[in-house]
Amino acid sequence: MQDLISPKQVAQAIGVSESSLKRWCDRGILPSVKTAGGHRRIPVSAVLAYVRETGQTLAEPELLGLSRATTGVTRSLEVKRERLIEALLAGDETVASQTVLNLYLAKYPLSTICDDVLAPVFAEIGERWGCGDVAVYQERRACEICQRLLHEVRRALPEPKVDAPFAIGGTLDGDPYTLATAMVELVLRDKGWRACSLGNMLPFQTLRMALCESPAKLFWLSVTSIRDEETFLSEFARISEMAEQRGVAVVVGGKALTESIRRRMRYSCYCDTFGHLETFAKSHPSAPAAE
Amino acid sequence: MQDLISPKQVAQAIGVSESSLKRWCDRGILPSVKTAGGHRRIPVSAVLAYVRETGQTLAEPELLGLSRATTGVTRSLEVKRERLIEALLAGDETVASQTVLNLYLAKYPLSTICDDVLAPVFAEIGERWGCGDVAVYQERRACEICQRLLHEVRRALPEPKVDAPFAIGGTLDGDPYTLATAMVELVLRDKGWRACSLGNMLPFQTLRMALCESPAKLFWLSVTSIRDEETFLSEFARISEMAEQRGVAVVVGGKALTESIRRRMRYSCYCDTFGHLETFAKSHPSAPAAE
DNA sequence: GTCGACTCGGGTAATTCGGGTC
DNA sequence: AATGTCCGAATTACCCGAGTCG
Repeated sequence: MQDLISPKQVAQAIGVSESSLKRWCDRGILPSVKTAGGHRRIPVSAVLAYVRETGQTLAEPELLGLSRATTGVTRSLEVKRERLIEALLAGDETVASQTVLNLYLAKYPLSTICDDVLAPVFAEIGERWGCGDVAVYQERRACEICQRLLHEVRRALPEPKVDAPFAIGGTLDGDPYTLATAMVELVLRDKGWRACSLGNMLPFQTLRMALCESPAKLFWLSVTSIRDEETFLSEFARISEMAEQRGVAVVVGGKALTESIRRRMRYSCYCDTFGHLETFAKSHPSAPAAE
Repeated sequence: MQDLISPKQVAQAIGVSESSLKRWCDRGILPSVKTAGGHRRIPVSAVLAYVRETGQTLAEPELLGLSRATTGVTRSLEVKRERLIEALLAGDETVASQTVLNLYLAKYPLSTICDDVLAPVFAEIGERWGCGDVAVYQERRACEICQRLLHEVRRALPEPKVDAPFAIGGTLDGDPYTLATAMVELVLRDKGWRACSLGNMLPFQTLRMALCESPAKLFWLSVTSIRDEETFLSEFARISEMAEQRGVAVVVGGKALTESIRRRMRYSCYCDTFGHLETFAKSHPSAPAAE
């Protein structure tokens, strides 16, 4: 958020001359601020965004506080997944977050990172936990680390524009999974929305209030478990109707929403995957102009 | 302490060297006053004006309210608390994390920030929630923001040394409060421990496993609610004994631990406040050498 | 009054500036 | 059209002994 670095560091990290950097800054390709004496300072997030856009390879990622790019030339996500699982189970936050940040820099869309890396990784951890190969504390710690890791990625995203549309959402009461909604927030932010997660364990009633009091144009709900189907459906119908009146898009997702339940729900979009969410976030009428 | 801050704090906050600051002050680019002994003191408002000048996106008009003269530390913290409450309830992450980061840069010990700012702030939010003045979603969102904010502070701390002693801990099953244990982690890290939170909703059984499998020298447990007192006490006795055998210090805290319950528990330290925790973290035999 | 941390001033080395040229 | 290199001037970062702050 606040880490500004000098042109030389950036130049070395990307592996170009300082002159090029100066020109890029002056042409606005790289956002930069100036010190009182006229020296340029560049936000790390801007550098990361540039690297990602142009597919540059970082010559010396250490300078940005990142790890050296994947030592092996392993392009396969399978390897990444395995490395991530090991790191998460061992509680190694550094390796975990570098693995994911590198994927981000390698221009994988965030939706792919969520769908094809994080989700399968946690599915696998859950499975091993079921078999007794993984202790509860390992699973819980993995979630903690992942939460922080998502925050790191969030920091790497550019700040949403001031005129970006708002999006709010969260997870229902009785649903302790915080990761899904954090990922939704991330994907939406990546697409230019001012997404703000309201957290988990939210009763329907307060979601209605939030919807009333916020200027949001998009409302998401992640549902991984449903206590009482009928209550859920009637409550959801209320909030859905309210959103419709206010012109707010309703996006739902989560494995508890089986086809039979979905058939009885009204919403703007059901997202099986974060890929769907991303597509919807781009195509929605309120969506910010593509960058 | 008024809202005049020292050169070092400013330098850290805006990412330049102290020498540059001195020059800018001397050239009048940054207004500053001098103490009787010739030391420079810079008004916060001047710093904010500077960041706005140089085009950084962080300055918020909401912050302008701080030009009000205030005297005395308690008074000053009172202002911060109020600003933080407003920001958290409004969902304004930028202002919230600026407020707390400023306190950290102003050299308030983390224990003070936790005890005298964050804890009262959430107590107040909880109280207003009880009165119906604050919606559930506001409270939940405030927790989300605070979680991220704590992560921001954590990033600002130096990495623990490789030979730093480990510390693990967390919150029990049925206890959804994640903030307390995140703050414990932070305070311990600040004192040089390699603290790693295992998260919340942890059954005793997995805590025992974690204790076995980890080289930790300190184990913390935050208890804000107890479902069944007898079960809790017997389970705690087991883990406490196990820790003792392994030479692991046991630190407990949380409002559920009333005096009558504490009387039936064995532990190395009960911490009423994060201040106590900090003192213990420094004095413990395994504690890292003071930096 | 003692003490550790901070700051002062000023000097020096390293960066960065803008611009011109290859 | 874009990049890399070279230049003198300006800015910034680091260092140190003496003095100040809390």
